Amino acid sequence: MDGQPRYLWVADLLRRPILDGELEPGSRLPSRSRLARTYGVSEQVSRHALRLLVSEGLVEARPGSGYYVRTVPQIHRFSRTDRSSGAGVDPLQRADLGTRTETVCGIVARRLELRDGVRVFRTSCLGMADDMPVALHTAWEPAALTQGTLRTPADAEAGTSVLQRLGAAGVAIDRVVEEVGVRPLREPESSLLKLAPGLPVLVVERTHYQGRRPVETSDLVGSIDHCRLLYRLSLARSPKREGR
Amino acid sequence: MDGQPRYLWVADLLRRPILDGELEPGSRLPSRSRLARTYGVSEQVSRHALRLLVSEGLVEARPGSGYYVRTVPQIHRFSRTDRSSGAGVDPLQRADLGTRTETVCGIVARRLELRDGVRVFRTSCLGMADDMPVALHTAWEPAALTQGTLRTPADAEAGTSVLQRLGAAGVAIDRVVEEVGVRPLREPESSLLKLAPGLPVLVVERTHYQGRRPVETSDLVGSIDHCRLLYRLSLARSPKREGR
DNA sequence: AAGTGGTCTAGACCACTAT
DNA sequence: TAGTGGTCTAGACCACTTA
Repeated sequence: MDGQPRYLWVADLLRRPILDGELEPGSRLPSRSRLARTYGVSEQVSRHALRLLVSEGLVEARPGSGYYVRTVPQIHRFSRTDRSSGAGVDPLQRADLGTRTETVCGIVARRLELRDGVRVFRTSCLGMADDMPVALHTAWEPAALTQGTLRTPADAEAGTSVLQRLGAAGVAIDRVVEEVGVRPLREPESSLLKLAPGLPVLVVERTHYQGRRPVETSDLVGSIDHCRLLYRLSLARSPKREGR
Repeated sequence: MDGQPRYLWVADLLRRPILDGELEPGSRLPSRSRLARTYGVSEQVSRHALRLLVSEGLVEARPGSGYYVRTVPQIHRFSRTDRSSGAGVDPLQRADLGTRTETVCGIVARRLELRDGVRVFRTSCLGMADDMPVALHTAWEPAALTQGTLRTPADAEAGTSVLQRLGAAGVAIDRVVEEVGVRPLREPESSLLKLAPGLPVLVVERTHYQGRRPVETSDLVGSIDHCRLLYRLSLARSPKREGR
């Protein structure tokens, strides 16, 4: 119990039975004052230990009630390799946030290989599960592609995939590139997802290409507790050739 | 400055100039006692604010010296769709951790569709950049596949891919499934990666199949600050059929 | 009404860095 | 040697949940 900070020692003592399943999900942990008395530390130390467990996702704090072992959250798997149906939040219920026309800014402009200031459609939707937001999908495409047709994101029937929609407008998408990473949640997203800004979230930056030309790009932002990405890759023919 | 906790208020005041680039990466922030005096809060409040920024990855604490705006970390992109070369940490320098024989446990057994207790080879390696560990790759395969041949993970020349190696042993891999997620770093991994246990890390669980039979499965664990995953998907033929 | 988590104050010591 | 971050103590008030 020495050399190591006391709050880590207390956290370890609590973490063990949680990971081993001795403390069932949903059960209450000792309160921070109780812990302090039990282990002979100050209340700040027990508080520090409990907040550490919260930040690790093992424990949930319910103000006024106590600390509880977290129930294993419902995991949603997003299959990234079937392009059969709807928008980017596929297995979930979709809550459309509409389409706006805007002039494209730095990063998105680069992904679409457009000059700054070109007009694009921005379309967003939330993926919902049990009436709770789980993932946010935001897509950008050059307005010039479909403007004036009935194939704009705003005109298309709900549930139409980009491939179908742009295909009908004469744009044959044949290549998709996805980049997956984790970053802190930013502000417009955090209020939509009802998560704290700064919380790490899983991000998929996807770009659709017709040959070398990018024709649509999107961000999928999802809670790391609830979201998994699934890729089914076929190696049917020869081993893939070198890319980069 | 009201309604909101003061530490969030202080954190916001610091976050703004960092994100806007007014505070250059590497520059020092005011110390916690200086901040406390400046904004008329207690030292615990300024400390809370600074630790929040640290947890968001914007700021780095150097004990005895101060808080510094973090230098943008080197990002490493792992291309998950070329299977051309070596082990699972491809663009990086590989540090082999060897191959062990072990009896398979719960989760890995399920992924390989084996009964508990079947013998498997476990092979690990670290991906290094600038002599710092960035990602950890651990692979499991049934020992029965290659035992007695010169195609075991231990016998193969370094830099041989699973596809090549098992292919030479008569196991033709034709399908790969990857599941991407984020979870807290656990103990054996954290000391190898020299990261704190509990820190969120990007995880790719990959399974190689010959037809319906899983023949190899692996975990790629990487720091969320340094790792991105790249998927290049070709839609050359008809839209992919429905899976799952 | 009692207990709880979230926040806050005003101090303190240690190991470390910078000078 | 002074300053810094990490840790720690011993209190406190508030809004909330629980009974």
